[in-house]
Amino acid sequence: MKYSKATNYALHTIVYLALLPPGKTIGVKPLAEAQKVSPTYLSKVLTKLVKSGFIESGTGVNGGYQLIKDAKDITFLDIIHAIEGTTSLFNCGLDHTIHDRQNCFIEKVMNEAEQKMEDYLRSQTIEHILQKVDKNIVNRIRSVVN
Amino acid sequence: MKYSKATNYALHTIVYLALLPPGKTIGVKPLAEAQKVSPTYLSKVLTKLVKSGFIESGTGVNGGYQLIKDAKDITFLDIIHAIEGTTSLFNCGLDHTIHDRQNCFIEKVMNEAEQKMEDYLRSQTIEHILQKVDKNIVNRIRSVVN
DNA sequence: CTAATTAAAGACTTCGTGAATCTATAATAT
DNA sequence: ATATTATAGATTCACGAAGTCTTTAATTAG
Ligand code: SF4
Ligand code: SF4
Repeated sequence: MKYSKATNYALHTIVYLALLPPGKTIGVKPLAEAQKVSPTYLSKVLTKLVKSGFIESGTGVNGGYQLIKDAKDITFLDIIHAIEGTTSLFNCGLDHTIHDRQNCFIEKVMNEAEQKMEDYLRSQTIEHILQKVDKNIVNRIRSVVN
Repeated sequence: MKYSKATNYALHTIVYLALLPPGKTIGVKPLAEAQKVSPTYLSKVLTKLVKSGFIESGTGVNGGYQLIKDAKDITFLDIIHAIEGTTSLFNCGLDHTIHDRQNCFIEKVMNEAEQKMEDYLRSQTIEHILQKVDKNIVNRIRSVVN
């Protein structure tokens, strides 16, 4: 029971992109280097973010990635869902001819718990985060990005 | 990103045991049958619950399992932790010589979110659940158990 | 037009872990 | 002594995460 590494890469990359000067793009190579992951693999992750509409990609010279959604409109939950999918953490794979699933008590608790987590992840946007981040970390990231 | 089936088995078994007449034990076979899982595998799961102090096991004739903690003192989180462990869902496996982990913004959000889920799971006890459960489901379970 | 650049896509490999089985071994009651 | 029951160990199987390699497609610079 763990978040995948892909989610980690996605979150970090979004932060990197959010710190780019508006309009500027960045290729997968520096992003991969900064996170110590192979470019081809990171590219697969980023493609999911493209398909989900958070970032845009361009081919050829001066191609690369850039944010196309405002940082204040991107929540942690958005990114996680884009990578991990949206199926719930708990599901009794059991045969439901046995009894009525409607008033299932276990499932209800487990799903409600997951909702609590999702509510919080939905409340935290990337912008919200950028405001908190230490200035010297920002500079360090910017130095990677430029 | 899913809870393991073992967690499912553990939760259901605890409910079964909670509906047993006090002092009475039940073997792994009927429990496994009710959940359509192999006895040997379920036994491995239950051993974890024994080691965690929720249930007790006895060998030989009239052996089997029984609850030794009051249902009101067993939370969902307890059971989940006993099976899944207690490591957090998110951890950047990254090299932390790069920057200060103390003011890490991503980790902070992810862990806080997990806390929200755990808070709820900690608030829900087995007893709390037994009160809500439909009477005919109780009877059905009792028929399995007896 | 051509060559260089860059992302996307597909096939494939590797690795770890969940899930499960089988086979002992130990403990206990009758 | 024998039947019963849980525990432990070794082992197998399947699946998905993680990553590599190669090809294709799109775009820009010259
Ligand atoms: S009680 Fe809930 S989780 Fe269990 S089998 Fe029924 S529907 Fe599924
Ligand atoms: S920003 Fe946080 S999650 Fe990312 S590498 Fe630093 S400590 Fe780890």
